[in-house]
Amino acid sequence: MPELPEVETTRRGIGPQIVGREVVRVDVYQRHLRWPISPRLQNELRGQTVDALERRGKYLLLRSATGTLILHLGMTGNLRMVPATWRPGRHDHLDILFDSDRRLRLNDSRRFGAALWTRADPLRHPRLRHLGPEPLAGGFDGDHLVTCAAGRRCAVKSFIMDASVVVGVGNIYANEALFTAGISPGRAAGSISRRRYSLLADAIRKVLQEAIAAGGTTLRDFSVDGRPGFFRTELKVYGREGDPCPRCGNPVHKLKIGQRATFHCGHCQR
DNA sequence: ACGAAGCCCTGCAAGC
DNA sequence: TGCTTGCAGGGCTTCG
Repeated sequence: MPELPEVETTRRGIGPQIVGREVVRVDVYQRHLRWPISPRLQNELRGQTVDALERRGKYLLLRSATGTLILHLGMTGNLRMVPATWRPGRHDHLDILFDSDRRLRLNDSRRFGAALWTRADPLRHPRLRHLGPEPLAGGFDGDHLVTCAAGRRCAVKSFIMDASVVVGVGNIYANEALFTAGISPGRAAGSISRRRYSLLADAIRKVLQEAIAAGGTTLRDFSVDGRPGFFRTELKVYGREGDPCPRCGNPVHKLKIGQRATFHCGHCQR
């Protein structure tokens, strides 16, 4: 459940069900996620009211008066609201039981996700402190990308997936945005013009917004597993090796950049 | 500072 | 059918 649109969809689905609610108990079934879950979480969050559920990049911030629970879903994590009586199943690691008689349940088979408890300002937490701008807020545009890219020779695809440049652009949407902007994914980040970076910034926003809209309709109720497929039919190049490019008809090529699967049209993307 | 590679972990599909 | 291999939407850490 990884990329920004899925995280935002989760936030919108879960937020209204927990904000203003009191935490009755925190159950930890598996402490060993990417980092161990702090033993303080259970005592310090119990009895607290949830003040807000916010998102920063792909992190969710569950705020209370005593501290903030920073959640990351990694590659396979998902959050669901379940009835209080439901027993934990395979790969359920953390439950937060609310006075609404519902549980917020974290499931993550690969355990690449995280649940970090902090009493301090979560935006200054070591994991969040260096994050770049939100792509869907002000402060993200072609000028920002040009400035960050100056002198950098890494592939532009790796560059836009760097969370210190801009948050929330994962592998799928990096591929899609570069296709939309007509930029070849392997091109050196520092060699791209301001005009083309402006197109790329627009493409990133467009792709993410469309995905949020699609996720918002498909995943509105969280009763089932919440896994995609859902936006897949709308993907132009990701996962479409050999298929005709939707713009020119030439086959979509697959390669690896930075160890990640990369899809592009050699004719439309330069 | 930057960039590439390794690694964390499980599940699944493809290939033999 | 059963085994092995590679791959998966993230991102931290290490190394050169």
